[in-house]
Amino acid sequence: MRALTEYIFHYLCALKLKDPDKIDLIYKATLKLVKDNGLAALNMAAIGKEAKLGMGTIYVYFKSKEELINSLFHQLKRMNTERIYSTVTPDAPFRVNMKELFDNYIMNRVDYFEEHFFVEQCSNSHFMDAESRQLDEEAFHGVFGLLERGKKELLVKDMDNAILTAHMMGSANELVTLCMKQQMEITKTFLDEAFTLCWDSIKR
Amino acid sequence: MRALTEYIFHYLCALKLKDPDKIDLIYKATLKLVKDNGLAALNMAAIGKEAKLGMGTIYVYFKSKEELINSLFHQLKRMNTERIYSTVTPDAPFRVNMKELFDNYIMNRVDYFEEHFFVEQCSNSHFMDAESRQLDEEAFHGVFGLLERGKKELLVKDMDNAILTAHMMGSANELVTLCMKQQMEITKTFLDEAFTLCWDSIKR
Amino acid sequence: MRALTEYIFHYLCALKLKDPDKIDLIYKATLKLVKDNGLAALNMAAIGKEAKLGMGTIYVYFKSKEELINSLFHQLKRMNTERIYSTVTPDAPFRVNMKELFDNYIMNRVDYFEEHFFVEQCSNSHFMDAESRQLDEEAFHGVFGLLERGKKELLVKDMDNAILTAHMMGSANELVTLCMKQQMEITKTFLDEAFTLCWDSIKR
Amino acid sequence: MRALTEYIFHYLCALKLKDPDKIDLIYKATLKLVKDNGLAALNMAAIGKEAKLGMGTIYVYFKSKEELINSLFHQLKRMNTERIYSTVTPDAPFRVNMKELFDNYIMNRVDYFEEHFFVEQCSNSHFMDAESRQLDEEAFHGVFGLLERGKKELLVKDMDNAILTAHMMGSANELVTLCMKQQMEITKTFLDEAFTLCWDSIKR
DNA sequence: CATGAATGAGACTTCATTCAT
DNA sequence: CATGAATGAAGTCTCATTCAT
Repeated sequence: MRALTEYIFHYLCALKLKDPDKIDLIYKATLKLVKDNGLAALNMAAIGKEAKLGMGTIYVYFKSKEELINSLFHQLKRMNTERIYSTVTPDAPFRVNMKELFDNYIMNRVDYFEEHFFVEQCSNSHFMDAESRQLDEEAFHGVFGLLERGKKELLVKDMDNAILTAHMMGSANELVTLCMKQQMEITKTFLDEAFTLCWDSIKR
Repeated sequence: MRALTEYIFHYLCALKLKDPDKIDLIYKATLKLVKDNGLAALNMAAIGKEAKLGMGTIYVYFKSKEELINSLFHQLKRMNTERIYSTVTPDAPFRVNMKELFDNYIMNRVDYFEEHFFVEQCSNSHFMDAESRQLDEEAFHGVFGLLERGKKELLVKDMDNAILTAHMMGSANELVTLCMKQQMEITKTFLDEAFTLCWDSIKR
Repeated sequence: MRALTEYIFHYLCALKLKDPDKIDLIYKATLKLVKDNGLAALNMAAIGKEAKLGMGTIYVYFKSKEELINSLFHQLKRMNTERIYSTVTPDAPFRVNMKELFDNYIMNRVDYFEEHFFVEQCSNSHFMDAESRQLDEEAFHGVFGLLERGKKELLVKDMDNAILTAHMMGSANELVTLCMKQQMEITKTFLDEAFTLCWDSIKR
Repeated sequence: MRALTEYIFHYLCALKLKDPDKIDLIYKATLKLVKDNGLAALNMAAIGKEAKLGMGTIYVYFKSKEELINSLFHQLKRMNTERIYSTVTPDAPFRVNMKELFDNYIMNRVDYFEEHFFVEQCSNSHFMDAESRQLDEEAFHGVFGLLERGKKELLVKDMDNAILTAHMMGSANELVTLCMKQQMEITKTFLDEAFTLCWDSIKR
């Protein structure tokens, strides 16, 4: 029924709408290609081929290669932050929250490896526009509030939030890199050990 | 006439062999250009101009752009490892050695920012040849021995060295990135705080 | 379902045939765009947008971009000739006719600047088809008859009509260009002076 | 001997100079292609092929297609003005100078048809940069001085120089166009008749 | 050995035209 | 008939590499 209505609607309005799925196809193709060959080897013809679209079609949805890259970059940053904080239990004890966040952060980097690889390749690349360059690691800032609570509960060292956060995130990032290189699976033990290291460092 | 001119030429140029200084000029120019514009924007004409050499001269010393980049990459990796371990006091107590190493590592990333930036841009780029890709983080491995000693002295947690090292190096890297972004100067206090975090995490 | 929707569609659209107004909309849009950006920058998408029509609609009325341009070119040439000769007083004395024609010609180029600009941009362009290339300046030929009369009345030099006409029209064209460049208004004095020059040259 | 010296010089200085002849080759190729196919059909690959140069070579001498076109445009305007005034007899009587100038102007348009065709195709095209657009018809202005003298000698009507000049040049341009279309040869008679028309119009 | 002009493959982008709706 | 998303050929331009000098 839906289809019929749309059919009639299109005839009457002679409308042909941009297909939002195409954007996703283009994004997917871009991520795969960057994962396989790196950002510097990315080219529009390959994206078209990979997405099974004409090369020109990409330009219906994006003004330029640069815009496509920046647009995807923004989208990934946004979704990343959402995912990390989405499953944190409200009102749980501080250490429980911290552990949830830490596990989320790590699993997120593993499960969305392609996406993080793209983001890293883009950072500092000449493709980044002014806005993208300023896109602070929001995920970074989100943890500040939690740390403040930890300090109030006398659980966390009285150090600058930026330093505490950088320490933990740097640790988490490098640990994930290690796992990926060695094609290690992320076990509960690994997550617990990694968190122990972080907890022991920040705890008062 | 051809013979004559070649004769004159060879006479004048006699004994002037490949000039090792030129390689340095080329390396320096490359590092500066990548720092300023990113690896993807690097091109041979610009390197020649920056190094005040003809573009063709670069091909006397390097077979191709790829070889130049990989060659510089190797050299930086080698020198980096050397620098980090060079000033560590032999036979000092474990914690003293650890602190020295940690401080060296951080200061090294700050003082040789251009070099590290280049290395990061290269990693995962399509320029890296097979050998470069395998170039393990030697600096990474060097700390393993020290950690073993720490474990024997019952000072360090009984965890996998790779995990302990990744934790500390990831932390250090991210902390340096934080400083560079905020154009913060590296104070003694900062180094001490950063080390405290690491020490508390690995100590038994 | 296809059949159903087509049935509905045809019912609703019944009797709605090609709309001649649309052709005018397309012509208007084309003239404006060429005036603003030049013929070489003209594109079908822009015409559709300017005419507030879908790009595909243009292809209902014109087989191709080339046909559109040639069609408009022909139409403008035809209307131009009509306008110039439309208001010439029959049976007036020769010099009166000549003056009327001259004034008409000049005012026509000024009032229909957009149209003449388009014609000039098209002439010699690769868009012109064989027929358009041959479209002789009819306005040019129309004056031949009048000059013949002038010669019979012993008012006009005994020169080739083509030369006399080219002289006058070239003069008129360049004078209008001068006015447009300097955004000069066309005064009666200007028209009289311009005609004086032409008259003095052709008069016996 | 010259060649030998240059040979040695090149060896010693390792210099390879841009070849000024290449610019001429590129200009020539451009003029031919525009004459044959019009400005809008001009493309860089064709220029390279016509000039028997690699397409990239054009970009050694010109930053872009636009720069090439504007550069050639300027050069043609400059050379055109030079040619027109170069052969005018100093201190000849006014009418003699006028005739010389007129004949030069016409013959110049005929002999350098390709060049004038290019200039006309460029005028009002979207290729013209700000400077080119302002490039007033210098040839136009040059005649002003002569007309002033004519007025002082009471030979020329007391009209605005711009109007008098536009009248004559417009006439000359259109007459040449007429000849070219009809593949008429420019005879002395033709030049004399054409000048008679102009002289009669401007003379007091 | 040193140079940089010359080259053309390959990248990005535009746009006339088609076609499903 | 009306629409505009989709397409890919063709255009502009870049740049790693070569080679005559």
